Amino acid sequence: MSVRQSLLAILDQGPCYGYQLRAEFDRRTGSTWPLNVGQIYNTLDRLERDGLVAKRDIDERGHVYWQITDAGSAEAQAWLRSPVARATGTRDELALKLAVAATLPGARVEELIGAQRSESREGLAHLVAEAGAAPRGPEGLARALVLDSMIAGAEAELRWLDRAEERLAQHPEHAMALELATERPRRGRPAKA
Amino acid sequence: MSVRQSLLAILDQGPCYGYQLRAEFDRRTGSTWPLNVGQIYNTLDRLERDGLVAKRDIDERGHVYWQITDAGSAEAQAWLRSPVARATGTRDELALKLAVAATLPGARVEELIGAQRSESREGLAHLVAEAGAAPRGPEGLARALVLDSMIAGAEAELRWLDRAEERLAQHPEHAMALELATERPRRGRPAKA
DNA sequence: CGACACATGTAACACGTTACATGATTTG
DNA sequence: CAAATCATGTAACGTGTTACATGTGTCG
Repeated sequence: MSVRQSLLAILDQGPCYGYQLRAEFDRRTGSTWPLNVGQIYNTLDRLERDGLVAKRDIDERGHVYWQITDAGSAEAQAWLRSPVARATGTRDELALKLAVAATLPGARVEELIGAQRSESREGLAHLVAEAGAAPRGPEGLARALVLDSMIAGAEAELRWLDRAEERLAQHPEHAMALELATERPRRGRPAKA
Repeated sequence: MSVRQSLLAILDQGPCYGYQLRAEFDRRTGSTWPLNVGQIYNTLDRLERDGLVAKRDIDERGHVYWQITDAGSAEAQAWLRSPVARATGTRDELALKLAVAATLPGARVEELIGAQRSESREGLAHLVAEAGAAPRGPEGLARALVLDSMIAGAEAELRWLDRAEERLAQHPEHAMALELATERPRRGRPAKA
């Protein structure tokens, strides 16, 4: 939902045309997550379908401008005011993978943790280096904010990996075999045969 | 891709039927992210389409067992061995929102940060409480791992919010107006008119 | 009996992502 | 002229998610 909402928030500042919207999105996110142009038009169509934006007449220059509707403006502001709830709901791929790996008899979790640690450390170093060479001005600020977020995330990841290693060490038997179909007379759909 | 890969990894332990797969997934992730049963069958069909699993004959009990193929096994093991690359590519909704909010003239970033801080603090407290009352055994370990991950994430989020607040304070003019269409003769598609 | 857990599946949709087609205009 | 940029759009696909239909077996 992030792309959709971001575009809506930008359109709440005033009418834009598609190509312009991409530039705005990039500027305001420090060009961190480049957006395929096609997705803009795609998303605009969906926003129009939902009555959140409306297509305006074509510019004398040929630009197709889009304007936010009242409903769209309300949604944009609601989005900007509301915090994101991330703890619940959103599946974390790394935690998921590690938990699955830890409970699988065959998987070598220690190695996975090691590999992940290397990866995360490398990523962190890269991010720190990039954050050092940040430009000034509002666009630099946007980029700095995003980089800070990623740095904080990477650091947390590394700390968590240490913690996970400790836990696994204290917990010798973490593997779970597949639960076999119970021997007791089963319940549920029986064989058609 | 997480659900798909997880199911594949579980199937790499031996044949399972759909309903069983959900139970396995839940056990191994500490029941943190409940999975709609329908999605299992859905995903199994897609895995079959991709040649990673194969449908076997129906059990004498009526269970529809699925078996992993060689290609599937290879993919499962590759997934379990490889670290996740998260820094790049994955868009972070909170960072995105905050960056957009910070660069929008109308948005009140300070309030958003405050609201987010409350939300994150509350979530963190909830997570810590839950982590305290963790059961024993392998399933408890899985849950603990996932909770630790969420806790680390929430802590990082709070730290980052503080950092963001500092940055914004040092950076008085963070708002960016919409970039108007340049006055210079435009390039690109002209008006049809 | 009725409620609930077991069990399988289908259909539709959401968002995100990419590849492609098309065309004008500027610039080297 | 050729290449790059600006600009709009279409078509297809991927995963995740939910709602619904269907049916059996157990348990109180």
